[in-house]
Amino acid sequence: MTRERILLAGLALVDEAGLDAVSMRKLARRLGVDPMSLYNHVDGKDALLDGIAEILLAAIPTPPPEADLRGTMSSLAHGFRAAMLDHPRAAPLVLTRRLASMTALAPVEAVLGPLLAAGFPPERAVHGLRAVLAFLTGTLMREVEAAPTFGGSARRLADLSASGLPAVAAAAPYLAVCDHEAEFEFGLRIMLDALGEP
Amino acid sequence: MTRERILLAGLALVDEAGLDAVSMRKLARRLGVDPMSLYNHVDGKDALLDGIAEILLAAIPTPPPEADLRGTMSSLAHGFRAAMLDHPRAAPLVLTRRLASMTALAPVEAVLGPLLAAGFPPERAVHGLRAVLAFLTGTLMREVEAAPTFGGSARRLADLSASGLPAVAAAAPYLAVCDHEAEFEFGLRIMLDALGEP
DNA sequence: ACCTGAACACCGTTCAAGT
DNA sequence: ACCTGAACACCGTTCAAGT
Repeated sequence: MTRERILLAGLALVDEAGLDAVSMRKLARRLGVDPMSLYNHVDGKDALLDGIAEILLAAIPTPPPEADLRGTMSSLAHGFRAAMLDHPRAAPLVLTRRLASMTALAPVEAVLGPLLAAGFPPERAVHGLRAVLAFLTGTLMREVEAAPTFGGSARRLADLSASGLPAVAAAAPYLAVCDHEAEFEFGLRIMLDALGEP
Repeated sequence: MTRERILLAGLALVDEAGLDAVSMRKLARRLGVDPMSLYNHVDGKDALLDGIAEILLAAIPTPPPEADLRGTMSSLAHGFRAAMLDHPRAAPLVLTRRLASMTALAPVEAVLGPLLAAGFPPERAVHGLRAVLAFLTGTLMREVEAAPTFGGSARRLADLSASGLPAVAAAAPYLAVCDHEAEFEFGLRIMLDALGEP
């Protein structure tokens, strides 16, 4: 019984059964242990979920140091996306909770470092980081089925056409499908373009 | 006992006690009724939460018809934000669930209508809608304390300076505070600029 | 048609007892 | 130091019974 083993079993449980299905009791059952034993290594359910979120965050690779600024930013964004898509059912833990630990600060350092090194004033660097992060959070939440598509892939083409709303009906074929990858690249380009030069 | 009365009481409960505190039993207690009575008007807890989300969505005002395209888009975005900030603790219900009802489609119509009228091809209109929506979702989640700030307002300036991460420490004064309104306007301008002309 | 309450199968967590 | 299990105060929802 170690914290590590508990967190990994927790992640596996989320992957298999979804976030709603996670309970201390079920996790203990999976580990063949009394539910209360978990509390010796993890500070309650919330801390367990934070710990699982940190596993996802820690999987973001550091970009190659020889890349230029735009390449670095883009590779961090893609690494973030890949880490979330590796565990789509756990991703909302990262996208939805405020993590307090150092692990959560590492990606910030990875973004801010190159921006400052390139000559961005700290205030603008933080501003840019926040705008990009808002977009990433939003698209990934949608991609991972945790955010509204507002008439997105879940809905039937026929329903949209028959909605009685003229613009919705006219755009129905495009509302009914969503190429997440294309949406991601499209939005990321906008954000990185907007970042500009120092 | 009507569905309407139940949903409004549910929203009031969320406003006062937060999402985690909502339970069918507590809501029934607040209404002076047996928990099971609620099931005669609402299809279970999930439907209750969907219904509350729809109350927020319905509060977005229709933009004045004489506005130009950019004005219309901007006013819808601001209306969306205002509706969420009116009920910050309930906002994650809108930002985080996929609503299936017609109410959820009305805002889509409100955005798509002007875009198509201005001559945008449907595919590009949907593309633009999705990018803007991703950004809105992300910023509002953060604003409403449901999304990561990654070293944002929750964290102490001193912690950031002492983190041992050089870029984080250098930008600490800006990471420690977040002007949500300014971030919102900054990002919205980027997205609306990127939308371009038909 | 609507309300009721007992019952079922769950929760997270505290606490006292064990090794 | 770690594990255990009984206990407490909750959940959402089913179902049979009432009016």
